[in-house]
Order: sequence, then C-alpha cells, then structure tokens
Amino acid sequence: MKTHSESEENYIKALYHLGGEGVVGNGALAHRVGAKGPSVTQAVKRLAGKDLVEVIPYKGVKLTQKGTALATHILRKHRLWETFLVEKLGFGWEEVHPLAEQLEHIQSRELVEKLAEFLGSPIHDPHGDPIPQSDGAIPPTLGKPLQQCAALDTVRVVRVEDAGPEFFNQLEQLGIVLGSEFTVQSISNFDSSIELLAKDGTKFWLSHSMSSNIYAITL
Amino acid sequence: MKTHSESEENYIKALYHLGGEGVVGNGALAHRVGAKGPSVTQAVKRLAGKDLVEVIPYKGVKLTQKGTALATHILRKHRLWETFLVEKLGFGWEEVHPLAEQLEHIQSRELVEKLAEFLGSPIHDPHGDPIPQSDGAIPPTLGKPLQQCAALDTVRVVRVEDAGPEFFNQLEQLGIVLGSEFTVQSISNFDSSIELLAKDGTKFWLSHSMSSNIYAITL
DNA sequence: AAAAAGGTTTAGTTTTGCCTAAACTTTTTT
DNA sequence: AAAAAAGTTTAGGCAAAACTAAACCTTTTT
Repeated sequence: MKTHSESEENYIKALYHLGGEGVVGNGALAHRVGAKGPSVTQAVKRLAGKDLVEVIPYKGVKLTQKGTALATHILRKHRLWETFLVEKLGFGWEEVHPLAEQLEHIQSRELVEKLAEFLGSPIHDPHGDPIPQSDGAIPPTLGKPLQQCAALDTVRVVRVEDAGPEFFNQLEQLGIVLGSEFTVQSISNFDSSIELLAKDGTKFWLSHSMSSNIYAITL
Repeated sequence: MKTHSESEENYIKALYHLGGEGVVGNGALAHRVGAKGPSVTQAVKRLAGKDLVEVIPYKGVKLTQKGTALATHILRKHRLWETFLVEKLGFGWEEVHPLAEQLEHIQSRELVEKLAEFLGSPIHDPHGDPIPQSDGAIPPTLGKPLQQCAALDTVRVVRVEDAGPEFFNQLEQLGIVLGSEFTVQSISNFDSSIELLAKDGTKFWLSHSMSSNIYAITL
C-alpha cells in the first residue's frame, strides 16, 4: 500500500467529485482544487505515473479503478470523521468540513475501521450523505429536494446540501435537523417557495433556495 | 495565530524532547528528526526567522518562549490523541505512537479542547506521561523507576517508557498495566534484576532493562 | 475557411525541505 | 602547541508543488 501526498489526494477527491469515473477538463479541475492550469497539468502527470488517472492530452483526465478506489476511501474517512466530530465532540454541522479535510489525510486503515466501529458503523454522515463502506460500496443517497415534494405530503428530512454557513444558520434558526418531520402545506406558483407545517403546529415558509438544498423522503 | 509545516513542528518537538529550553547541538537534532546536518542547519534558520528558536552558530539551537509554547501544545495534542486511541478506539499502547504523530499536526484549537473535554480532561496519557494543559502548565511526572524501589516496598505502576514493541509485548505477557500493584520481594546484587509479588500471589523476576522502564509510586 | 476566443501545455521561476561533497570551526588527542 | 578527529556550515543539486508568461491546440464565431 503506497502513500500519497495531501496534494495528490486532493486532486483525486476533486476528480471524483466532478466527474466520478468520467473525463474532467483541466480548467474545471483547476478551479476545484484552487490552482492554475499549469499546476494541474503537472499534477495529473504525477498521478498518471502512479496509475491513479489516465490523461488524454488537451481533453482531460479520468480516474482509473485504482484512483476511484482511493477516492471513495478518502470520502469514507472524511465522512466518518465528520460523524465523530458532530456525534462525539459536539461540533455543529457547519463547522466540521474544514476539520474533516485535515483528518481525512491520516493514513491508517486500522484507524479508519476502529473509528467506524466506535461510531456504530454508520452509513450516513451528519449531513445525511452516504459513507462509503470498507469494501468501497456506497450506500444509497437518500431523499429528494423538499422543493420537489407535493402539497400535503408528509415528509422527513434526511439530508442537507452543504450550502455554506448562512444556510446552516437559517436551518438552525428554523429548528430543522435530520429527522425533522413536516407536512407540506402549499407551494407557491410565483416563486416556488414552500409552506411547511411542523409537528408542533407551527407553520412557516421556505424560499426556493432553502428548500432545494434540503432533501426528504415521503412517509 | 500562524500555522507551521509538519516538518517545522517536528523540529520543535525534537528540540523540546532533547533539551527542553536548553541548547541542543546540530548533530543530536539531526539524529532525532532523521535528517542530515545541512538539512538541520537550513531548517533551524527558517525556525529562527519565525522566532521559534535562537541559533548560536557552531554551538547549537534553543527554543524561544514562543517555541516552547508551541512544543507543549503539540505534546498536548499528541497525548490527547493517544488517550483517545487507547480509551475510545481500543488500540494497544504500543500501536498508538505513530498514529498520534500524524494526528498531532491537525490544526484547530477548538478541536483540541473539545477532544480533551470528551476524554474527561485527563492529565496523564495511557503511558502515564503528563498531558500539558491548555494554559501550557505541565502536570507532575509520576513515579520513579521500579529499579530504584527498595525491597518490601508496596508499589503501583503509574508510567512506562516507550521502549519499543518488544518491551510492550513483554509487559502484556506479564499482565502489567498502569495501576498494577506489587510488593518488591528482592533485588539481585548480581544483575540488578528485581523480584515482584503480585496481588494474586504470583511471583516473577524482571530484568534490569525491564524494570528501569517501568515507573511506580510507593504506597 | 479564416480569424478570434478559449482552454491546455511548455518553459522558466519560486519555496520548502531534503541530499552529498567540500570547506570551515571546535574539540580532542598526542 | 600542533595534528587529528569530530562536528557544523556553505555550496550546489534535486523533487514536489505552486506560480506567470508564452506557445500551442481546439472550438467557436464570422
């Protein structure tokens, strides 16, 4: 088992995020990792030398199977650490991402597996995103945007997109957490905002941009 | 608060370990960090530029107050992570050091403090070493080498030196853990080996090299 | 189809952090 | 006190990873 630099792992992660196993252009990758074009060209050459990616000159890059396996392993670590930070240490959802970005680079299969066990082998992280399993399998991504639910549906929030601190702030203000249940009262034809009825009888409106980042299942 | 590279932090740690706030020679430092002389000369110049050390050419280097503060903070993180790995994840004492060496470089004051709280604000790590507190204060180092105890003393093991995997192996074999209590039966005048009587009535001999790495308090 | 625009790669530079070989101090030995 | 040994620093390289500027393909526009 070889070890990879943090920079390399960040490129792999970005590639997985942007294109899965498909081809990703130099520019998009550069934007994602926060580097300029030439740095990316150089970096992907190094990665190609380690059989993590395949380069098609002037067209883009794509992950090899080896690269994909590494990507999902990093994602596994990231989401397990996020779970730890929230469930055990008491961090809020909005704070954990940058910390998990550091922790995900810790190299030790044993640590990852012991951590997973300690957390009760979770399959979803605190945002509701699926945690890749040790064999690389990825649990289903739950829910559809609240925005797409129909009036009178009774729904449970199962996932939220990371749409920045202000978004999380608003969620907190409204008391929306994973597991919250609502009945959809109505949906505006004008601006697509949505009216929800909570269990305690309170009603409130959610803007389109809020509701499109909140995912729910119909009960 | 500035951030430092892992390499820099390793030099700071090594300096603290070797000399505390005293002067450490280039050679000793090189040996400790696993680098060669010239790399060290260069590295300490960088550190001097950040006011973490003071260089006396051809004589050595010493930590500034700022450097010492950083060193104890890193040590705090290292020992808190070791505690976490042993107490919460179920690792053995002998396995945790290399993992903690990775974890100690994670940058986040908040994480450190939340971790400490989660662990119950411990003041000693699983080896019995003191954990520097958030204000930099260092709890007392407990015990004296078993080797120095007198015959008929009743003692409790409170700390062990990290003397490599074989040493820990042997401890495990003998069932010695922190908190174990013994009565010293006799000490050989020939090879300084020591005979112990455990609570359960079993007696056994410890070699000088074993007993000099085990620290105990007299009850 | 030629020209302009956009994206990608090459070329050359920078910083960190390591190396070896050679020069220079300091300490120890004779 | 001079010579030998030991330790430290300078000099010059190398690799990773980023950058800017310039050259080079592709794609889009006219």
